[in-house]
Amino acid sequence: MKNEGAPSQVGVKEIAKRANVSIGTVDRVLNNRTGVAVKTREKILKIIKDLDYQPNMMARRLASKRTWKLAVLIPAASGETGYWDAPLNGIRQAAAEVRDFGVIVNEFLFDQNDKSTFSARVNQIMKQEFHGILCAPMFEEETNKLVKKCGTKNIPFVFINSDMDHMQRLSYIGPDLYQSGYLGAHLVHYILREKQQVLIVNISKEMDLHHHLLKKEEGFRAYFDNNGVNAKILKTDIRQTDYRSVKNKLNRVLKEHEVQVIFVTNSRVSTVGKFLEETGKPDIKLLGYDFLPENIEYLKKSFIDFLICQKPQEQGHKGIMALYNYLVLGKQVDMVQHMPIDIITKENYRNYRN
Amino acid sequence: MKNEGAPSQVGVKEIAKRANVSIGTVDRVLNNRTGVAVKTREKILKIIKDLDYQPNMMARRLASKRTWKLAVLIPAASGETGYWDAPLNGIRQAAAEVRDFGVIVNEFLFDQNDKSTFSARVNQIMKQEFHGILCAPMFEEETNKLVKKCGTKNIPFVFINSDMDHMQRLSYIGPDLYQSGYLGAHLVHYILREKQQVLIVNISKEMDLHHHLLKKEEGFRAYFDNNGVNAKILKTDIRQTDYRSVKNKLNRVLKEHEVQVIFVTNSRVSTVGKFLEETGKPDIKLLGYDFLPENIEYLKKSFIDFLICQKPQEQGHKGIMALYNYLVLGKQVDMVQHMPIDIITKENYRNYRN
DNA sequence: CTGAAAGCGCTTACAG
DNA sequence: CTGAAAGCGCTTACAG
Repeated sequence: MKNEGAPSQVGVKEIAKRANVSIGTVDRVLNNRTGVAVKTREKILKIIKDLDYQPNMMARRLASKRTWKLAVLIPAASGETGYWDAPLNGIRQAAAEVRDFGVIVNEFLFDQNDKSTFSARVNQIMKQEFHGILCAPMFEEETNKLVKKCGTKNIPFVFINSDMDHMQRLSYIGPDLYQSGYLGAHLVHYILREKQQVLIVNISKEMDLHHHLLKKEEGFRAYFDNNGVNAKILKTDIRQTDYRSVKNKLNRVLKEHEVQVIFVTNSRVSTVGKFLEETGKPDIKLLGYDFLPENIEYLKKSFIDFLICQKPQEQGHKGIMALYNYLVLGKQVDMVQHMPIDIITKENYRNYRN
Repeated sequence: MKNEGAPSQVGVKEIAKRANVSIGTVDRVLNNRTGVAVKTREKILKIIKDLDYQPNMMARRLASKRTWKLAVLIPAASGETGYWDAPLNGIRQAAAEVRDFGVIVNEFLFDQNDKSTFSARVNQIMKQEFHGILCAPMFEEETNKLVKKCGTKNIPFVFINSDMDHMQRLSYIGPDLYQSGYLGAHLVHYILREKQQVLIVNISKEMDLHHHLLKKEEGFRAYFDNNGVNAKILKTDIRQTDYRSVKNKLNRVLKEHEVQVIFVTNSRVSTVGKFLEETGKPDIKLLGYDFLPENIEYLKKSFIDFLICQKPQEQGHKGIMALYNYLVLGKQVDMVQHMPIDIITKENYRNYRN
């Protein structure tokens, strides 16, 4: 029976004593530096294991001036959508938490409507020496280039927000898109009455982002299929994201079809909320994504019924922590970390934490 | 323009130099110990402020053997309900995180069906010297005694899970009961069809816990009132928590009334789920509280539709951190910290984190 | 390949 | 009321 739970009582001193060497040598094997005789190394390794030695992180940090540089490559929040403010906040918070442990975080923000800015940032990053990279892989080809360079330099990288699982990332941290669509469909199912119809709305001009939305739609439809829901699913794609375009398109669709529930596959749901408000259709139920100020507005006014949200801020936070755990603490990191799928309503948005 | 964000470059040495004293004296005013001339103290204080000095916590901890003892006073998880496992887990996790900073956490668990065990634990706690107390104030009178003793000894205490806001706690961390009932009613409202009835079920033998449930019920009814929902609300109190009693009572009620939705005001909802399963009533929708294994079972089988949950584990975690922040870091702490109100369904329980 | 010394930024006795 | 020294558990040069 060991004195379990208690902080490890032994330090390098004790190890050195038992191994009959100086603490300098112990330090060498602890940080597996070169220049230790194999025999000595093994002896020390055994003692470390027997003693279940845990290094004192504070002492280590105090003594060492070693530094870990991380690069962050995510879209800049734009006037169009403030979504990326949240991950950036999480990143900065995590950066503050690990700063005292020698982690330095550099931000490289790109324009998500312009691939070339992504490439440019990649080039900037590659000019410097980073120990790890946190990336939102928005563009497949360009991301591929980054990944290859990381491969040759042996730099670990973490994806957030969306995944490319064929690339050898250290970890993916983000939403489970399919499942969130599946959940959305279940909510719609509760609302839907006999013979009523639901309308799926995709609002996006970016083809690259599109598979994001399709994954959600897929999950949505799967729910209906798997549960034998025989309500009809209508669908419309809107490629212009401005209010006028959305309004025109919806007006046309709703003239032709009787629709009682609308499911918007991304954060543009507030545009539809505005439409329902202006055209006086409070009875149409509306579901969409993301905890954005404009969405919350319409949630408050009851034009949006449910928002599905996957903690974007925490995604950023966990992204940095994954690299920290891996690089600094030498811990293993989960390959996939799906975020919780949160359901936000008028009643609980005030307590929500991104 | 200061070198913002960067770790403070100055330490006690620099302060000492500028004040023309030794670092010992600087240390004395830093930790406001006695034995420093007023003039000296003021001079040093000014320099500290001018330099925006931030102490290096790691060095501080490494050098100091100072220790902070916290007492935790919560119910033991019982065979009857495992609810309190979650807060305890959170407490232990937080304890592990702050252990290196000299925080020692002692657990005092009582039987929530037996006030005398609560009193006994209070006496044990008061025999020792604790710097802070984390408490689930289940019994008003007994809690009052604890609070008084803390007052005279000037020991800060934090409440979790339920509040007594007239007592001078450092913080309350827990659910917003009223609001969660209100949210439950909104969910029910989506489900409810014309002329259907909802049944509120309180299952509890403890009178002391009862006001907990009533708060939720109050919120539930308030939603119906405020939104002019004219569905009828039935209600039944069940004072025996075993399955037979619940079954008999429900059988009686459902014989007399047509009910389409049942709202259980606490974690006993699985008992009702079992009832629905055994009596073959899958069409009755069921809502209740808490992420417990037995509840998740019935959620999976679709006999429970929604679980409302308020992160019990995080409550414990935050409770310890509140005391740590206050005592060790000297930070201010929010008087009330309401937890998010999470909605759990068959689709998102897998990703849920307590 | 190994050891001894200095130092990280603090706190803790001890001496005066 | 104040200072000088030792030490917390490590890492970092430097010397051999």
